[in-house]
Amino acid sequence: METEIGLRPIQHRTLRSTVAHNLREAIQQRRLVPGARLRDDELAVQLGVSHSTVREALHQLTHERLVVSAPHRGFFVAGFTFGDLIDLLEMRGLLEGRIAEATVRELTDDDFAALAAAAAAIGQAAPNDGNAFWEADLAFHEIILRRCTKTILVELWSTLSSRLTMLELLFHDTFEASLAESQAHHLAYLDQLRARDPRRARHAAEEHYRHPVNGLRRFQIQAEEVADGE
Amino acid sequence: METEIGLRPIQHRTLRSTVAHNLREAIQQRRLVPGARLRDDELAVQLGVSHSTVREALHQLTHERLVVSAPHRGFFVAGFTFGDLIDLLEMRGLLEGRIAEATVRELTDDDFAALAAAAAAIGQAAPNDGNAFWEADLAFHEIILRRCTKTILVELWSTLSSRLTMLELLFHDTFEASLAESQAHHLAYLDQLRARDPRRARHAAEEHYRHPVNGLRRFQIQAEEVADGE
DNA sequence: GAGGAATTGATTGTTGACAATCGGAGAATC
DNA sequence: GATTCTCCGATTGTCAACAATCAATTCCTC
Repeated sequence: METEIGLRPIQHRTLRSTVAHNLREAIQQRRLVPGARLRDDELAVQLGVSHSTVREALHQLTHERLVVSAPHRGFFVAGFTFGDLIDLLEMRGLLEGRIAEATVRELTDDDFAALAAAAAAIGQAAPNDGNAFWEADLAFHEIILRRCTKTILVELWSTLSSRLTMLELLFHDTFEASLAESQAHHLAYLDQLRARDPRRARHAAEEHYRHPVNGLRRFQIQAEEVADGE
Repeated sequence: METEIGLRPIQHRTLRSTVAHNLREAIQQRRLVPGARLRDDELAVQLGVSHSTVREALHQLTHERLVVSAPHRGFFVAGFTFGDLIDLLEMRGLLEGRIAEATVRELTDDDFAALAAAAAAIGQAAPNDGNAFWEADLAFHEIILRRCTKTILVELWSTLSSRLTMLELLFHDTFEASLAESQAHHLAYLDQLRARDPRRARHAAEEHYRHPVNGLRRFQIQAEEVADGE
């Protein structure tokens, strides 16, 4: 096998996907706020493409739930809630439990080394750098995913993750502080995986998600109390 | 409230969705077999629409995983496996467990009556009529879904269900016989829901899926033994 | 002023033509 | 015979113009 060079596949081969990428980025960076109107012809002239192309990109983003379309009234940036973030994270935990159960036995020694390295990287990433932090988190989990042969579950996990990443970055600053323990949780998870026991693996995966989910729930309650108090 | 008339919303307002619907149906009825090539211009003349429209429909079906596209080689009907069906069903069980947990308390007396009626309808539907059977099954579960305020989970459930329905119909004849107990399982599930206890509801929902999942697993093993024996 | 019908303007879908891109067949070379 | 190069046809993406549809405003009637 060739040595791994850090080359990534070229990302945007079509105009449509480039437009979609630009819009995604704008939403992530809050340059486009939830509820904002997205006029296709306006975007078309701004980006220098036809309105059909913009429209197809908007349709794609609608599939990804980043954009909602009100028929004959226009496209709008979707509204995101903290509750969605929690539900998504919780679901990914359930799903990953099943994946871990079906996959632990297939993990190689190399995989465990990679997992340890990834956990270290999570500790390294500063909690206030959202991109680096969540990228490291993704890298950890994807090592397990790579060994899973249940394509349906893997697909599902990826779908959830892309939406999750968006929400994590959007709300990042509200729970940044609670990320300090993240490395420890990943290490504990990894320790359990080492037993290569499906049941334990499943339980450990679910447990690994329980902490952040509960943490987010506390933030949510606080936020609601603040909102009610005003 | 108005009495329920069986009117369904008009389904295909756009040409694209009509084309997609036709193709879906053809796949479901095995008129288009897995691996079959889908030429856009050929379909375009057959259906009397432009190739762009066909192409958009194919893109949509690609999102739904019914079709795969090999860039610059064409579109093909996706390959479906029995294992996918099992994974999908199992995941929907996990998801529905969480939904039931979050929703039992909101179920009204009317809902319970509707659930009982839906369970009866499942008993009524002949196991050899796939469409009727699975439609009745969907109707039962959707009563619970309607009360769920966690939009993310509901969306996810619907996505899973549409793929699931396709696979169920595709493989229906292989496990038709095992559907006789279905009504009993639904009734047991319903009985547990009546307690309006979140934990019990979650457990009951997961249990409700365990039987068919295990049943399918047995079929899968048999099928593999047959395949190995040849 | 309230309620309803007609108008209006914008949104959306559809199309055929054109351009860019890629896979595979065959030629050329080693 | 195997490998690389070149070209061709098919696939694919993009676009601008046109047509259909619908929400919202205006106008009319009572």
